[in-house]
Amino acid sequence: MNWTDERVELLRKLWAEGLSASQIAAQLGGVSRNAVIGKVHRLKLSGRGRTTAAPARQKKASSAPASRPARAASPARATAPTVGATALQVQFDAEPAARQHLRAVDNNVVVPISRRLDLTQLTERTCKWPNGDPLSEDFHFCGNEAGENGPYCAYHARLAFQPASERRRVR
DNA sequence: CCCTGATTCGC
DNA sequence: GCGAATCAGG
Repeated sequence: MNWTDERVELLRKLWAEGLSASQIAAQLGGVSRNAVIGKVHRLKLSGRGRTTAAPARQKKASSAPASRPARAASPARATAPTVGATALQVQFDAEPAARQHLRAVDNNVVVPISRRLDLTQLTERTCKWPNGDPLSEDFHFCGNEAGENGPYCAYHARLAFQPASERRRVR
């Protein structure tokens, strides 16, 4: 996954709105929170406008790290990063602007604001993640743009393939 | 342990 | 430039 202009633009917007790096990573899809943080720094966005400057982390000793194992040196444990887990957690202290894009459900789970399409409006390129009680009038599908390879938008694809055991426990 | 952003440095 | 590993902290 590369940083297209669209993805960078979305990153800038969500970061400015106060979403955490892991939440942004989940929305973008295909990147880790580390990738988001790294990109944020390269774009020089890290300040997030806040006045109180960060404590300015100490520089690591420039000589031998020695203890850090080479990344590719341990193929035995190839666990994928659990990006997106935190997106399940509501950030009640989030900036108000952030809530424009996240809708709380059951006071605990957040989902991106969807297009709320009904069955007849779905196409091959709309997210088919269902929301709400299927028997209720409010039932709808997410309807956001789905990835070119799957039935869900990046956000819901993350949820769909996240093992239930790894989802954050909801109170 | 859950999470947050910050930094380094091999690639 | 990218991002995993790591660090420092809440």
